[in-house]
Amino acid sequence: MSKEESGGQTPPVRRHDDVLGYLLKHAYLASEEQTDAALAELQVTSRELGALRVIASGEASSQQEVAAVLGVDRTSMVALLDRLEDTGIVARHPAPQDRRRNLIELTPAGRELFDRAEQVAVASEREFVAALGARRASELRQALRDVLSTASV
Amino acid sequence: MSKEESGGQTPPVRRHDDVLGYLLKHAYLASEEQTDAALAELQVTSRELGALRVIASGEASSQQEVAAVLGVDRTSMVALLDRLEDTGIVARHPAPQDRRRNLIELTPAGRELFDRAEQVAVASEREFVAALGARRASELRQALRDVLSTASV
DNA sequence: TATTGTTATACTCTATAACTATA
DNA sequence: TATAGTTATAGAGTATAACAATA
Repeated sequence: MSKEESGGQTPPVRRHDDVLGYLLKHAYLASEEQTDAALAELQVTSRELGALRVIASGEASSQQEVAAVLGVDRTSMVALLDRLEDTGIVARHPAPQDRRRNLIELTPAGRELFDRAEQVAVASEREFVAALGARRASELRQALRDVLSTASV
Repeated sequence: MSKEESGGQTPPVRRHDDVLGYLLKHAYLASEEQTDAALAELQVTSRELGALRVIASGEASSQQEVAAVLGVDRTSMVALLDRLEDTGIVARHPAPQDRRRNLIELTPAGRELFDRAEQVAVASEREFVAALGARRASELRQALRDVLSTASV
């Protein structure tokens, strides 16, 4: 006996904005759009800032490590770093112990740009979650971290 | 006087996974990947299911309304609905009062597919947020809704 | 004139495969 | 043989512009 035949108790169809995937996708898109708009005056994208952050924090030193930390393919890193190198924001140096690897460093100008861009990004994020207040914003971040640490196993 | 000259108190660089944009992007990607894997046996994608849901819920009736509710361009809707129509999941009919508009309906087979796919998607979501427990999962959803309702103004 | 759906086209992000230089 | 970076290429997903049918 189908659900429809068992007394007309078909559950109502979920609305699109009750779906977690929808909420995550559009929160991501809105967040990136807002941050990119704020970063535009510095002529850097949130994608580029993500790579700069991984380099500045010491989480990665070679191209491939940057790509791995950010979860993208190493081939996607080439064009991104090409532009950052052409504009004098990063420098590539062959690693002394293994000349296949490119060590990526922020130039002094790149470090200045990063510091300013990161301030802009932090302010943009804070504005993005302003409706939540500090505690719920922190809980949101932690929930996403928890979900990711189990999903990415 | 720059921050570096004021006593060496440069704030530590944020780690990449403390950045809300990173967390949202990768939570979105992981969620979609998991749902798409679960839906593969039904030969429907989470993107298609999103359109079917908007049609099934009555939130939209024409192609352009479906696109607007989902926040994509109307031109992106054409190929997606082409496939769903070719496989007998939806039907397009010109609206009697305005023959420019295409009313989109689920076929009986489409409605069956939608009901099964939605069950699969709900189960996939539940698994995705299993680490949070019911209350934090609900709070996550609400936080994303709150953030989106202020961001999309 | 304006709007719906459509097509053609292009751009971004991503990934796969093959190449090079090094190990 | 294997690995880091690179190049060429292709596939999604998205958007803009122009067109046909209809209002």
